[in-house]
Amino acid sequence: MRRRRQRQDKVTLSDVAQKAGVSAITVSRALREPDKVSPQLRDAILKVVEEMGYVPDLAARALASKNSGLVGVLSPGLTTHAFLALIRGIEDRVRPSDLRIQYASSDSDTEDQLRQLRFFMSQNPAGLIHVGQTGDPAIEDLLRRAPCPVVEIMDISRQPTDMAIGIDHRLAAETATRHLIEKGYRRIAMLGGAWDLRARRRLEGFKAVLEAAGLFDPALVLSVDSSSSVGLGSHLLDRLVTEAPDADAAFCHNDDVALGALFECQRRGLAVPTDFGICGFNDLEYAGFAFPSITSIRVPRYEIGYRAVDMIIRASGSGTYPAKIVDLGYQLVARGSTARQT
Amino acid sequence: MRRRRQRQDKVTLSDVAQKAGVSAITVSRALREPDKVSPQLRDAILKVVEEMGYVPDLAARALASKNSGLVGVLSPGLTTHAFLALIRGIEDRVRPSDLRIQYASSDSDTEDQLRQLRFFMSQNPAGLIHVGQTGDPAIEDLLRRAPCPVVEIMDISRQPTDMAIGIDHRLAAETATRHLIEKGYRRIAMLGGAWDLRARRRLEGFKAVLEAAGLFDPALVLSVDSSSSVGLGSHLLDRLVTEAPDADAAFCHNDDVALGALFECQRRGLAVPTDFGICGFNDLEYAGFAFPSITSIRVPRYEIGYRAVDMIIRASGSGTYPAKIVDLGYQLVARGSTARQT
DNA sequence: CTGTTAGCGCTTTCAG
DNA sequence: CTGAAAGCGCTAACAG
Repeated sequence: MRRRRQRQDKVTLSDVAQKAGVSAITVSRALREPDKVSPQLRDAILKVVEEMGYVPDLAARALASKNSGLVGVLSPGLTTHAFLALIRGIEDRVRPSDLRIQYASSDSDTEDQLRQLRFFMSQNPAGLIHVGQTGDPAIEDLLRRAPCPVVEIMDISRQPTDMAIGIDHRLAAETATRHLIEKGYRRIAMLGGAWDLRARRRLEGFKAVLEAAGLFDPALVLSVDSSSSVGLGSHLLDRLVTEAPDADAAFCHNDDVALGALFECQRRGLAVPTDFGICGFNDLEYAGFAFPSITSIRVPRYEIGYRAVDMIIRASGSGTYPAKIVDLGYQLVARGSTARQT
Repeated sequence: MRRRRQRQDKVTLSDVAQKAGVSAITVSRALREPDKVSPQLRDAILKVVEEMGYVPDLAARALASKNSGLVGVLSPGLTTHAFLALIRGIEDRVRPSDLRIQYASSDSDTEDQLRQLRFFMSQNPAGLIHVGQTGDPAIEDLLRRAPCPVVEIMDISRQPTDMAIGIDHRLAAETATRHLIEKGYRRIAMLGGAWDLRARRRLEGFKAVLEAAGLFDPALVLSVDSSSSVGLGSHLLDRLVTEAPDADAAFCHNDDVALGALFECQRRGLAVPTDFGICGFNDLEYAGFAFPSITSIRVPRYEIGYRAVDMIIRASGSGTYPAKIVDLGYQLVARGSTARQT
């Protein structure tokens, strides 16, 4: 049983100043702009700071300086493997700056995204990174009103509020689909989860390529409105085999779905890639280790995160927010799951 | 190119008050404690708030009220599948409260954790949730000093600063190991990543059970100091087969490692579970869908998150922070990967 | 139920 | 290089 630290415990800037025999503002400077304080005074002050265990109050700082230094990252389903690299990129770029990151994981639900966005707005953010573009007008409107640069990441097929960085999901899907055709698959399905913006773009690309080849069949597009997972992949492959026994390949919403599909094939004795080809999306770490290894589309996630923060930093300098779209490109990684002899 | 919203754009409480013909505090109350304002006035005020697009300034609020309402969640590697359910639990409990959550993903590195902790401290947090117990004294010290309740989650084998909720990882490992023995495996390996606290506890349990059975062999404990992943599982199984060809089962650091081991077995034609048994940890979604499905230890992650927040809320009411350890228990989920006929 | 008065802890001027 | 004064936007505490 530990007692609550009382309010008077809190060490403030003036406490430190008093003990160090200087004014508060000098302590403040010693902490934030060491160059502007004489070395000896600075050292003395920092020593007192250490001794007293002074911790700056960010709320007070934000209020006085009108600068929270906070960058909000809003994403539905923050916690998927796909975000690991993204977050690493973000943090690596933030570390040497004086910004700080706050993540919010919203539901893909519009109402929840609005809630989280308003919450960020309440904190005078220095920037906003938005992942889950839905095209919802209320969200767009709120983003446009944001008094800070906004970077929409992952997909760049949409005109962004300010800036966007990522890849063109439609083109990526076209590449994947073309690959499956080249490998000799003809009855190609698309297995997916909820149709968010990126998924819709991919469907467009998928459809366009198959139609051009005279191979598109809407009955081969299967999805359910739930989040993508291994279980979903398993389930959808099951449905596919029942509804369209002649299907011979699947372009999956992501690698989890692809993995589920792969397992289900194994369970049914469907040989991958001979009887059935599988292509995932994202190129997560495990894709290369699966057996057979899974063909996927590699997305430069680390770089997207890193550069998104970079764009915010640059935009903060100027007084305006440049309209800008950065295409980082994707890469097809052909592996065992589509390595059929042609 | 969008112009920066100017400072004077910002609508403040008094702007709203003025337009509504009341005082600032009344607007403040209408927003936070609607009951204390007459219905008609309240409606009028809320209408003006809406019209003017007023957004409260959380920094000012936190400063004035000495209450940030912020709960910090610090975890190394926030972004693993294992955290999905945890975060859902946290958010579900937070939603109806007036708290807000801020996640920080630290490296498992002590220095980085300290950095992030100090950062939380700078914000007068209402509570702290800590995942990556390392037993590091500097971190413990900082947590002890925190002027708010602290809940350490996932493992409960350690005396916490205030409170802890989770499972006993040592016991869980004992159960898993016993299961492998019961299934007739005798040369049981342990495959792991970095030896964080939880992993060490599991090793203890693993070792204790095998020693009691006269089966422990240190040569079968393989790990590398890198984060656990499918690739690692694959790699470690490869090493295991080389160094100890007679090994016949593995208790893995988590399901990712188990999956990697499973793939590697398939690649080598090692039949699972007949030739080799595999047990994972966490019981992630995909464990049940793999082929063969993967035996694992189910950890009540959603509930841990939900109740951790709950503990903070309750502790905030009282003036003291109860020393408390909550054991939520785990469950062995026996599946195909260890289903050897005995 | 509503308003007045004082700050919260820090930083921004503007002077020395 | 250092300091004094003022105030960021909001809410506690007390009045009415």
